[in-house]
Amino acid sequence: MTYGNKIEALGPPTRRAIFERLAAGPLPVGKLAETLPVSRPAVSQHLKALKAAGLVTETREGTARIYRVDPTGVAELRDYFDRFWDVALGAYKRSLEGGDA
Amino acid sequence: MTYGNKIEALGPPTRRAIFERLAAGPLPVGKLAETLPVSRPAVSQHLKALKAAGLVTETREGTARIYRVDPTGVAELRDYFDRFWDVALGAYKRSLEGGDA
DNA sequence: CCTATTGGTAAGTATTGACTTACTGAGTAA
DNA sequence: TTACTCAGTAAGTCAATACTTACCAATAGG
Repeated sequence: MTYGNKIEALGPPTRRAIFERLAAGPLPVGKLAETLPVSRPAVSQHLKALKAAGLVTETREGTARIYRVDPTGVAELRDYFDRFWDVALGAYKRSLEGGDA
Repeated sequence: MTYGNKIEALGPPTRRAIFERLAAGPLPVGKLAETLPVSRPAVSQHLKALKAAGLVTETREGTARIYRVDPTGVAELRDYFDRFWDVALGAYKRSLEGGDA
């Protein structure tokens, strides 16, 4: 639920690939698996992790499960790196000017 | 070197902790290890990974190695999530309006 | 030179976790 | 009910990796 969990959730390349495909538009598990070099259960497991991290949402349509990127989750990551960038840049400038350690 | 490698590099909690400590200001390996529940070699190994990902830089001062967050690397991540957020939000809106599966 | 400080590297271990093949379940339609 | 579709779950395997201790390299100072 925190940004840390989100970053961690996006670490594995396959999971990031799933996430980026969903960014283009909602997809059911099967369609998602077709475009990936792993099995459908593997995709399901990754989706479970992404959902737990608050990065995707799930809706049901008949027997299908449609997954979408959760914009709120992405915003949280974006904001984190925004703030982080400010802090890091500040520290960097200080370290150059001050000659401090 | 790509954003993917950067995200992956920030996955492990200990490595993220190192990175965030460095965001506050430059530190040598030893000082860094003092504040963490892992050994100094472990910190060295994490720093190696962060450096390879383009997230930190290293400068030498005598026998010490000073590590700093590389603002360029952070900016890359920030920009990635900025763009990603736009795309994801667009897809989200479309999926709500269009009712397109 | 010898010693101390600082930190990277090697090697081994042990846990994590990404993936597979079953299977189970839930919804739809004849 | 039976059968078909779509997808989550269980269980097991195998590779990746985060960590440890021991060792080695380089610089600074006596």
